[in-house]
Order: sequence, then C-alpha cells, then structure tokens
Amino acid sequence: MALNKKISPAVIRRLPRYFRYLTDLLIINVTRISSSKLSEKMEITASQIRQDLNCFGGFGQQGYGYNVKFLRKQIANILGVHSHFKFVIIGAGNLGQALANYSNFQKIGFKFAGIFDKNLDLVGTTINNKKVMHIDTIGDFLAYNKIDIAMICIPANQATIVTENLVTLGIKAFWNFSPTDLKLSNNIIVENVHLVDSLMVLGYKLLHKSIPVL
Amino acid sequence: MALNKKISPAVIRRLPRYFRYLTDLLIINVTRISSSKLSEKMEITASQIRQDLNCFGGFGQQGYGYNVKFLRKQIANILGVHSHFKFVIIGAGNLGQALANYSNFQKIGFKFAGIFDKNLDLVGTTINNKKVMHIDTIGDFLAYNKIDIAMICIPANQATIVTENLVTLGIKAFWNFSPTDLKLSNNIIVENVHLVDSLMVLGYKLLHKSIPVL
DNA sequence: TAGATTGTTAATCGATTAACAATC
DNA sequence: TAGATTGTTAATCGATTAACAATC
Repeated sequence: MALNKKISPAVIRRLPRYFRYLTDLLIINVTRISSSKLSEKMEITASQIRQDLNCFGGFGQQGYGYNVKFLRKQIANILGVHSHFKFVIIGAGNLGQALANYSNFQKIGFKFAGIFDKNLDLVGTTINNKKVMHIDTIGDFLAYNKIDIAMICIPANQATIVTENLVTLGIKAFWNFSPTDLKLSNNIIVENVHLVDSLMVLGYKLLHKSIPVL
Repeated sequence: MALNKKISPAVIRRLPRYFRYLTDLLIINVTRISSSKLSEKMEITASQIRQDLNCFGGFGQQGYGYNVKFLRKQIANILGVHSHFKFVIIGAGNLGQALANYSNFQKIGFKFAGIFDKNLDLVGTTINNKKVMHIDTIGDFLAYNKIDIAMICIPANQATIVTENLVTLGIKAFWNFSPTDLKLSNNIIVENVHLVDSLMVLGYKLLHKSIPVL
C-alpha cells in the first residue's frame, strides 16, 4: 500500500467516518449507494465524497454508484483495519484500564499486548486478562514482542521522559492521552487525544451558544 | 461574553492549546512572551498566533509582547474555564468510570454531578464518591439539578434513543464518546470524541509511514 | 528617540463546492 | 439507447502566511 499522491490530512481524518457509515449500511443489507444518497446521510456534499474517494482510486461506477461492501473493504485496507497492529498501554490508571477493556479496538483488529505502570499497588493486578507489568521491565518486553503502538495514559509531567525512552526501545507510534504535546523526532508517529482540549471547546460552545460553531 | 464577529472553528480548536502553553509558562514564572517566542515553542507561525488572538481583542502591546498571566486569563474567560459547568455521565462502564475519576476536568472547573447506568450490577456502586443511579431515574434528577453537559459513554446502538430523551429533559450539550454521530436538533451542542476514528488515523499513519501526515 | 513587536491588511495556499464531460 | 452517476477540472471559499504601518 504505497501512496504516490500526497493525501491531505483533512481527507484522512474523514476516512474513519466513511468506514463507519459504510459498515452501518452493510449491516442493514444495502448493497449500493450513490454519492448523493450518502451525502444526505453524512451531511457532507456529494462532491466532497467523490473527491475524497478519488484520492485513492475510482471505486465507483458511472450510473450505478458505489458497491457498499467493496468500498468498505477498500477503505478498510487504506486505513489498515485488520492489520493486527499490536499495542501496549503505558499507565494502568482509570484511563489505561478503560482502554485495555475497550472492545471496539479489538473489533478493528488492534491487539492488546500488555499494560505497564510504576505504581506497585497496580503491578501484578489483572486487567483484561493481562497482568500489569512494572514499567522498568518494558525494555525486556519490547525486546521479545514486536509492538507497533504505545498508548500513553500517564500524567503530563512524566509523558516526555517515558516516551523518549520508548523511542530508544523502538516504539514508532504513540497514541497520546497525556495533556501535553510530545516532541519526538519527526519519523515518530503521534496521534493525540486531548480530552481536556475537547471539553474546553464544548465549554466554549456552551458559553457562546448564540453563535453556532462546528 | 457575547461575540459579535464570527470566529472560525479552526481558531476555537486552537484556544485550549494556547491555554495549555500559557499555563506552562506561568508555572515556570515567565511574565511576558512575544508571538515569535511562543511560535517557536508551539511550532505554529507567529502570524497565526497574532491573528488568532486578535479575533477576541488586542491582548498584546507593541514592543513588549503579551503578558502571560493576563493573556491566560483572557483565554480562560473566552473558553469558560472555571464557569463551573456541571456534568452527568451516562454509562458507568470502564470509560464512564474513567471520566468520573479524571481529575483534570475538575481542575478547569467542570463539576461531576452524577453517573447513570441501566445495568443493575453497577447501580448503587460508588464511583468518585457518587452512587451510580439507575438511568430511569434521571428525569427526577435533572428536575432538581441544573446540569449543563451529559457525557455519553454507552454503546452506539443506545446512544440515539438515550440522547433524544435527554434532550426532552432539557440537556443542551453532549460530550459524545459513542462511535456514532448524534443527530439532534441543531440548537443542541455536540462535541464528539471518536476514539476509534482517532486510532484508525494512527493506523493509517503507520501503514503509510513514508508519507508524513499531520 | 530607537528598537521591538503588535495589530491588521494583502497575498498565498489549501480545501470545498460546482459543473459537466465521460461512461456505465 | 436514455438515464444516472461517476471522475475530474474549474471556481469559490476559507484559512494561513507574509508584510508592514502603527505604536508602545
């Protein structure tokens, strides 16, 4: 899956949403859909749908539309759904535990491989069938297990040092829940989920209710 | 806080990040900062910083820059930080529990007011000093408590019906963690955190590593 | 006053929407 | 074949960056 053309970030961030709608359509046994019908459902323009999809290939057929099953499969491939990426969770607090137990990740083929903490009260306890390991043992663990992603669920002040160490141990991608921007070398992939930022935007919308905000 | 000018969504979504950096500066006792110095730290252009801030007012001073404490306060006001918004959590599963215990929300003045579930095994248990209430009792609860926000942590197939009911009970804003797009009347505020979407974007970046993606 | 840095206008860049020829 | 709908080019819109006069 080598992409020649440069794909805009805006397009990439819409792909999971297409995948979601196509999955829903498949479940209710819809076999084909036109960009204009999908546009009504998703509340984006048909033009945008066709532009987005055509970044990756001509998945439709004039006069027919798109085959739901086929298109969904194509987008799944583009996104790496069922690529069986393996992840570890760093931090076994409330959030780390929640992610370890969150079944929707396994549904799209991401594999929970281990969870680590430095708190001795947590080390040794079992979360989703895995014993919490001490963070100091992660070097050994990573030497014997090919891990793609580290999910960062520790306080902001520890995130920098811990992630820098994980980079030296070979981790190439981070899903970061710590409320800080990781500054790692730029061949390292970082995807942020800044919960507080999101909640603040909600606060903004509440406060300035009269003005509609996307 | 009535805004006359229309503020672009892109600007609004950057505000929490400004707030975060200004808070960090304040902690290390920096009293003033220029847009160009902040630009280096945040890795965005100085031009963008000045444009963004000037949507809300002239917070700086020529030849001096911005007073960190003052600017942070202004942004806090714009975002509604410490407006003491009250929230309930719908769904006391792993994610709901994690949010109930997440202290960073309280830090910015959001108040945890109650948590609800339909699972009788969870109802009555205590999470962050609150007993989980049965979802069927939420009408009574909302009649006696002024609640601003409902955090939605239930499966996608239940999210629509539950949120529609909450709208009739007067809830005006939703922080939605269910992997579905809530279609509510458009005076209702919805802020989505689509975890699976975010993880899929990470998967995309991993799969297409050679091409850098924002 | 001179230097620094903002606030703001103008220019550029990128993303969305419109339009329509190609084609199933 | 005629109707439908894509793929794609062109036009528009919005967001970012550059430039500089205003001013502290």
